[in-house]
Amino acid sequence: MTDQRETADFSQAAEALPKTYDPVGTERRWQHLWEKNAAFHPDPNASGDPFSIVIPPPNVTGSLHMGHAFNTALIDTVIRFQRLRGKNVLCLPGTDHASIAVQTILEKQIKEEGITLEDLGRDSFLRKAWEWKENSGGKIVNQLKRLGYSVDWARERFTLDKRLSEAVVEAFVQLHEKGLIYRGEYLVNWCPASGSAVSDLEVEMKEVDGFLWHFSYPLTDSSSVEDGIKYLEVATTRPETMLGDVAVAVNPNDERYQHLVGKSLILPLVDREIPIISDHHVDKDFGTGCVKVTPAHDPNDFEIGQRHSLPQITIMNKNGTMNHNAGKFSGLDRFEARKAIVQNLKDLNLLTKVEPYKHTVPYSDRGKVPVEPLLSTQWFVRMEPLAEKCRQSLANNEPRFVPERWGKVYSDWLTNIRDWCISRQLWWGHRIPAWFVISETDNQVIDQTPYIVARTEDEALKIAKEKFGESAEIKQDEDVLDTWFSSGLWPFSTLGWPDVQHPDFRTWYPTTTLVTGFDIIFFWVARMTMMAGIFTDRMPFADVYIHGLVRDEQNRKMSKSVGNGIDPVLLIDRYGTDALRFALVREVVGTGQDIRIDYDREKDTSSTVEASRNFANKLWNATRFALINRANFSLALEDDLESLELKLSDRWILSRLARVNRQSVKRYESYALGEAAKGLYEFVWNDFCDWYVELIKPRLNLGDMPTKEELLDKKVAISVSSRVLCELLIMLHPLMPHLTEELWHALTGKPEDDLLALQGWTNISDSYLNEELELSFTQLFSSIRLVRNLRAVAGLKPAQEIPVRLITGKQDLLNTLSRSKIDIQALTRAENIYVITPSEQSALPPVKALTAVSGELEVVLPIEGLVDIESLRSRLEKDLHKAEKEIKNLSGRLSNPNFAKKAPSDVVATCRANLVEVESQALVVRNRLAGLN
RNA sequence: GGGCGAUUAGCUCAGCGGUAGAGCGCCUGCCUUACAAGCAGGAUGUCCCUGGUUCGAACCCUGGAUCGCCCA
Repeated sequence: MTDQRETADFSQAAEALPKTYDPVGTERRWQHLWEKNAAFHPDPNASGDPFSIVIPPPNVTGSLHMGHAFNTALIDTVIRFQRLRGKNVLCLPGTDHASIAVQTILEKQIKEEGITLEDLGRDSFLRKAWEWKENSGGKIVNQLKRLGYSVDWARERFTLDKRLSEAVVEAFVQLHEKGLIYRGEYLVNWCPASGSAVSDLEVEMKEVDGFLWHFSYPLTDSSSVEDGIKYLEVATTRPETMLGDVAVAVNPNDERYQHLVGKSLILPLVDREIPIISDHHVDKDFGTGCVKVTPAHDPNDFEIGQRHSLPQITIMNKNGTMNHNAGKFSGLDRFEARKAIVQNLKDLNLLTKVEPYKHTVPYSDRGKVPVEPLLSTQWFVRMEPLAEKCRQSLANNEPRFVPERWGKVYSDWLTNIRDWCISRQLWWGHRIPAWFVISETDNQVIDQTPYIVARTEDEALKIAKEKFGESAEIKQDEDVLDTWFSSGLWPFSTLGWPDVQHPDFRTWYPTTTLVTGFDIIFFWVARMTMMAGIFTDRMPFADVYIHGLVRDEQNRKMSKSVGNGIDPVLLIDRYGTDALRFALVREVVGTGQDIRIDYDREKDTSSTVEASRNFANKLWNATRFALINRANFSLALEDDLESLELKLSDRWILSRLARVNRQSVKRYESYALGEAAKGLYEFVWNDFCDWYVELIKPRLNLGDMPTKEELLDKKVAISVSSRVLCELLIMLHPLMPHLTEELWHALTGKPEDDLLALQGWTNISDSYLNEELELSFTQLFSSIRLVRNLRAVAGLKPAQEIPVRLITGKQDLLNTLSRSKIDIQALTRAENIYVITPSEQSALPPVKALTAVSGELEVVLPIEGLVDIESLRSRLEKDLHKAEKEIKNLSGRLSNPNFAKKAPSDVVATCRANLVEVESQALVVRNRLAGLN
């Protein structure tokens, strides 16, 4: 079992190491070791600047989906980076209680058992709910652990925990004391499926194909109207609401109807006399310009009703059936009633027109049914004062949104804010801390019943007795609070609030960063900032890093109802956690765009994740290479690189390493995580594996009788490559925590409880940066590529060793190539390397040769026979064509007098130099082509 | 109706004023003692359209098209 393997053996057994990385055992093992060592359980009194993130608590009913995996990958990358940088990092996990979702699940179960909620009773229901939570609610937490999440599980919170519930009560009481919570009868979004009010945010507008029905309402007394009008025509998409109509409104500027304002109509089927009123809300160009007014069932009509003091007639029950005000339709479901009413009006010849009509219908997010605007008495939070505080903070860039543009979205919402309905007619949740003094209203709870908001029932009773006498009897409100009410307190309730002296709160509040998707900016981010503004007088986090959503292979949002989710666990099983994480992070760029995961549903494969798995394997093998070379080497390695005689290639890779280090730090710090990942990927694959490892191979593969110098140089190469790898593993650790932990232990031989996750950041010095050297190596590499290309074009066998002449008149290139002859020889399979000037070349006797030209370099392979003249010619013609195109381009620019005059001098100079270079290149190519004939 | 984003290689996406890039896929040749989950080489673009600014535009500005999202 991999799990039992001792890390120390790794190095001895290097040559027996598997050629491919197998993530499963490795990942499980390190997750276990992190947990065993309490690696991510910080001490508030520890040194280091505090850095804290609270994770967006997933819904307790949920199971892991790509959105969680993505969010987790980003958060964990940030916190692991900050931890390595020496910060005192707290990352706090948890789940929210998801009132409606849990209640829906349980109600279904209960129904299957053949009992009703009422039969069961509140207490038994809650016992069942907790039981469910204990048994099934932990699923997502265990799945999050598989992602290698470096959060402090010891501080895991649940919104219904005792302390968090106390915080909710405290918050409610304080808001009420400040006059920011009120109770009243308003039109709310009623979800008939869950039997509860929901907030505006929990309503999703969907465009549906419906109908627009036109009805005629007869005038009460048409004889009094001079033009003999007998009816007014109204149009509606919801015929059933006509039973609650209390007026018909026209626009005050609509000349067609002015003479009718003040007259009345007979509401068909109900025979109620309703007035014709004038209201500016009516659009006179829409339909007939007459609008039926149903204040109890439509938000706009509600406002019209308020302006004209109209009655509110509720015609529906809370389960979506028609009530006693619906007359003969009472008891019918709302959609049945619609059909019946249309039919009835048709029978009366009052249905004048039916036209197909696309319109938006509000749907309940959770219940998946149309919500019904319904008058009911609910608790509300007055949002404007809370929003005002947030707007002021935002003016000071608190919090700071990354990317910036999301700040505008947040700000717009705060500007057009509406009050928040926070009561839910459910049992699972935080019961509202309000007690009705039922003794005042005949032991009934009605709208007029006085109530007391208090922290406990005892306190409420005491107040009730003071106010209403010793015989006062109280009863707690049945309703619970919106889940988001408690989620809004999350950044501080989880840290101990209202105990502001709590060590966690003192150290880690306000938190540093919030990382979340743009889809919950209103739900969560804004609610948190508002609550924090009121209760802690500051914003709950300094930065908000907003990311996009993960979409499926067809660019669709993943959703349960569509069933197009991609299961991250499947991908983890197939490719490993690190590969999945790396793929997700690598896809994300600075702009908060959605990301797409390529996925084959037949085979459960993803080329996106596979590419990252291949990268993990590349890193595994690079390390394996280093270990194999170390395994049979007698000399001790050297940590102090400056005491060694470094070769140019050593200095080059160290310069590249220092550069990628700087770059990575900058990118990690600025949440450019995808770019950090890409930069490291390129360094590992291109700089380290493709070039450095190949460059040092000749220094490692010594003959049977190596000299002392050779041995010492081998020690240098091994020391440098080991060191580079170690530093790299630190830089990559935030992205691929398991693999890097495994390889780091293999390389360093540290005991398994000395964790990479808790090391300090790399101390590679910036003094290794050497831009000039990097440029010369870039030249070197292009030269090598040119030779390789020529070999390929000529069809030379890979193993065939041939002499190579490199000809250039450019002094710096000449120097670079001269001093790297051995490297070029090794990387181009050359027999001999001659680096010469053009004049030296012309002094040599002419030979039949393969040639290629690029920039200031000409490559000559002086071999006869075996040469494919035609492919060589086409290669040269291609070079010539390219050069001529470039000459045309460059000379065109230079011949424009304005270019020389207005463009920056260095741009002009580069342009001139390039022209000279390309022209000489073209000349060489032409000569070569002529020589072929 | 208001706002935001996207449009670049077959696919997924970088680049955001100075001669078009990556990964995947594709073609050719290689099991070269770290890696075939690999190595070497190669092909592939009216940078959505339209005007304009500029010596110079994929990039900045007008206008438009298409797709997507949010808010009403």
